[in-house]
Amino acid sequence: MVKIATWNVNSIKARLANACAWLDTARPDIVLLQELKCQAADFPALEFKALGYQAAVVGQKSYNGVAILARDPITDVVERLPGDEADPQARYVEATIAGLRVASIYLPNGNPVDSEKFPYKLQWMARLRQHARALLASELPVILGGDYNVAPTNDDVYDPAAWAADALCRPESRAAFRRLTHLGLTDAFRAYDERAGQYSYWDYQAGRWQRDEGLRIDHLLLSPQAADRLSLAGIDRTLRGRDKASDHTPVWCELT
DNA sequence: ATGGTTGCCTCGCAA
Repeated sequence: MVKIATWNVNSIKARLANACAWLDTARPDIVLLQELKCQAADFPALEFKALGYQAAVVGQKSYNGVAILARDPITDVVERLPGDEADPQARYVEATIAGLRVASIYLPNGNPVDSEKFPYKLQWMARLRQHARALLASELPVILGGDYNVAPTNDDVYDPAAWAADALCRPESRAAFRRLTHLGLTDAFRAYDERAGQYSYWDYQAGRWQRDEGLRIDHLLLSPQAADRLSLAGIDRTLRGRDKASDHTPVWCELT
């Protein structure tokens, strides 16, 4: 049994105490982290090592940053998404752990949609799709997890009308997400829970958490060889209710 | 209500 979780921490340094407490109780084998907001040299690797985790880190000052934590050895690390060597943003890390090919993804937010940020998001999604094709061709069990910054359907949004024009919900973003999943990737959470209103992110502002007004934008996408082994999945809402919480909460799955 | 909050390490930007 392998438990894999993805969590946008919104600064790993600000979230270190919460993260360590969570690792101690949830005990995931593999953790995909996003929005570290620090350089790799400042990542608290020693604290995680003390809890039994190795780390592969792609950092960036102030913004972005992704990592993979794992109890088993991490090998064959890839530190950028193929398709644009000039892209300086730290949004992708991929590695092999216990025979699984795993990626931690921080997909661009894309707002405001009338800026260059929205076409960057869509281009990034096209690059991800092309790379996913290559990963699927390997026929390894592959897990592409992270903050996709896409709410796939209106069931994943507390107020679809209010969010219709947002980059997280725009038809172009949803179409690009479908083009990715239609390659043959399984949304691990949706394999176990078809209910509307199951969120992974709640804005800090306007009491969104207290009103349970959120979006489901953090996903674990599984290749067929990984999906064959899927035995459970869920969203751990408890982290969002803690003091000093991230605005995201962990999404997890278990493979046999 | 064009509001509100958090984190960066600056007096604005990103989410």
